[in-house]
Amino acid sequence: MAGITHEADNTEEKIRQVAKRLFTERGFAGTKIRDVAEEAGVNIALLNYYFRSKERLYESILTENFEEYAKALNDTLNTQDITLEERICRYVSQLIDHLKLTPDLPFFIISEFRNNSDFCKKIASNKWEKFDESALAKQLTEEAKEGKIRKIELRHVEHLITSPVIMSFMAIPFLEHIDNVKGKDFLTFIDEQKDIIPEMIMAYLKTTAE
Amino acid sequence: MAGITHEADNTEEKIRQVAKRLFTERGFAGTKIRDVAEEAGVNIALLNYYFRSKERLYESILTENFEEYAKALNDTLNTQDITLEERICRYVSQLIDHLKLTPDLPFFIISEFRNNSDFCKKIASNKWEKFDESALAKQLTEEAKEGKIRKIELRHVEHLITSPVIMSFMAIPFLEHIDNVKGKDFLTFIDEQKDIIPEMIMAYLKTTAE
DNA sequence: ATAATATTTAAACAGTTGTTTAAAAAAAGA
DNA sequence: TCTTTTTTTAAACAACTGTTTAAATATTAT
Repeated sequence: MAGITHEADNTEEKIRQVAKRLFTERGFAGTKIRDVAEEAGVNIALLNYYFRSKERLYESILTENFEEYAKALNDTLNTQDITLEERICRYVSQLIDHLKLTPDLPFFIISEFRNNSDFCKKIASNKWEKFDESALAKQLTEEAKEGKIRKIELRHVEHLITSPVIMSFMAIPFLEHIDNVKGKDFLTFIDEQKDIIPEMIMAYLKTTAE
Repeated sequence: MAGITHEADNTEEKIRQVAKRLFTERGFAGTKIRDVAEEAGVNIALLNYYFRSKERLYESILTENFEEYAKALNDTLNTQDITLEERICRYVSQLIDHLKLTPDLPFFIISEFRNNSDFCKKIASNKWEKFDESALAKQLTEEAKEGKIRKIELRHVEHLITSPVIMSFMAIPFLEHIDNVKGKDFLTFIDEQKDIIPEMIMAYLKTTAE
């Protein structure tokens, strides 16, 4: 894995890169500043020199990760003027491709909200675009009003679309062992969801409720 | 939350109960044996007296949690002779009701598979009934062969059924803040999934693939 | 009752971890 | 060059954490 990220020219950036990787993988309690220092090839004192404390360093990484994650979820909601099915397709597809680049992010965010919820709430407050106000949500409401699709609470649609994707990434080590889905298999598995999830949602939305 | 679990008469059991709660909530690195001792109202030395080490105590909790979680997932797969839709309904419903009693379990299991995968693999090996061999899986295969439902890989069905449920429980602190789903709202939200998920799966399965 | 065993306690130990200090080395400015 | 500032280092500090010890207390068996 080492070598993928660009070599940072300055010490501060090198520390931040290593810290980000380790904090994201191992969480706050599981990450030791001596490990960060060693992997970055610098003296431990430099971590405090540049970032004042472990907690400050962590908070800056946490903020960065939150922004990335919010971006992954938000960026795809308001694309061009397209059909509902197409919009859902692109949402799923873009979310999957985004998370492929940062597969540890969903677990990190969920994990931190459990351990560190006050701080998370503070920095998360402005980051999340309301799903309710997205073009996708408006389209759902509109088409339900016209009788084209069934009525359903928006939070359920949001959850049904995102949770299989997010859960796939969070459960990678689990899938590898229990279902023997690993490496290239996982990529196949997750890419197949690009078709399945939108089809499933649309099949459900087109069904009239009893 | 205190007081829900029965007061243990003997010290060993009291330690185990507190340890289970804390380990499940905070993970291995986040749980301090002094916290366990204090909450159990015993001397720290007793933890080592009864369990030899923090790691041994942890492993016994981990095993217990794995068994509970496997039980939650397995128990509901092989019920009586019922229709496919009914079977999926009961599977979802029982899974949800089971996880309501142990809402921290999904996160714990996923978390431990990430941090501690070798040990998890060792103790998880015999615990999981293969979904492929369940009555639900056989019914899916059978009805697909008869052309009643579309053909789909079993692992996808398993994933689509379980992931929204499991994700709901893992994301509780997240949902509380971002979507303002909390307390009784969460119970409503999760119970609504008992109807939605089976309906959605069935709508999808009944659709013929393009 | 007495001895043997099991349980509990306070205290100390050794290793780890985040942090600080004071001096050295490097870089920048005059 | 010489001074000042910035960066880096080795070492020590203090708090924390898992573990052990040896003595005290309670329980059980004879």
